[in-house]
Amino acid sequence: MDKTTAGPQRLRTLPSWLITQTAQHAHRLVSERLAEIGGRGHHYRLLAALDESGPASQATLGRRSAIHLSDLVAAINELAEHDLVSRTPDPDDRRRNIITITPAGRRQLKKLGRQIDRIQDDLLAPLSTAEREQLTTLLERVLRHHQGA
Amino acid sequence: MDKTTAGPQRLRTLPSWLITQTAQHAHRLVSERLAEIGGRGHHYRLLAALDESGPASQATLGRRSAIHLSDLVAAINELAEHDLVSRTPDPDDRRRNIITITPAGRRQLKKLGRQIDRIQDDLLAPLSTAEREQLTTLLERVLRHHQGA
DNA sequence: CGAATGTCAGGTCGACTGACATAG
DNA sequence: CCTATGTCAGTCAACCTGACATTC
Repeated sequence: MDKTTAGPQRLRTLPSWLITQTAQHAHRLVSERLAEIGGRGHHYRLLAALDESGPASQATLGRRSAIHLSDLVAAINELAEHDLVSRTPDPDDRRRNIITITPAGRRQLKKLGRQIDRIQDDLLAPLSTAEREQLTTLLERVLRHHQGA
Repeated sequence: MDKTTAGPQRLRTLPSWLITQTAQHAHRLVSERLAEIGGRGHHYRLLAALDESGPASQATLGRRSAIHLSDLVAAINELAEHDLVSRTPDPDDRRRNIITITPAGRRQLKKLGRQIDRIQDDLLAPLSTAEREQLTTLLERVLRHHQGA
């Protein structure tokens, strides 16, 4: 890992740089720590979406979890292999699969969720609670602006 | 592009999610808009580092711009092809290449810089100047914490 | 018919790993 | 001998495109 004084001055205060660099650390933390307990990046998103809004077709799920349909197929295959979700044909619309979270899936979701919470803490370690909320709020607004709204 | 109400509730306020999602928009903006004027993601970082701290070996440059050595090779090849940088052997250490920014490189850097500034504006559109500074400061602190130092 | 759904093959970008030859 | 440097081949995760068959 390259330490030193990473990043030229010019970049050191450049929002797009700060955001992408921080995201990289966030991403690394998430994948490493989820991998430790047998999870992958997409799994949490998928399981959380399922747990929250109930069974759904893959198309709907993709929209809800912001995962591409193409990648969804693979992710759901993985989850299904471990019986964390089930994939059953929709009797009312034979194009569709209905994806449902299983009890084991719910257990894994909780496990992942706890790990995710710990990660947030490491990620934002240098910030106070108030500052974390500030950061969150600012990012929420930026995100909302860019995702269609 | 998937709009709707992207992101399950559970993720909507999750810092790691917010950061990576926002980074994605930032990344998309940067690559799209730099591509318009014949630039690539790494080029700006490289040219900025060179302009700021002067000629350097590839190893040093990699540290300064936070780009992997393996990727550096390709990026410098691209820049050298367009005569934006020159690659000359170091007489004092024959393992090394000294990379120098050319006048054309400086011109391109300015052009990219202007585009980058515009991008920041689009990226942070919903935030006031004070809020942008807040966000920047918070991210700087998080970043510094994670990149060694 | 047009539109939606699931699937697959593939491409891109950025970060990264491992191997290697050459030079210090 | 050990380390640094530059190069190359190739992996990986996320995101994305395009094609296709099936069903609505």
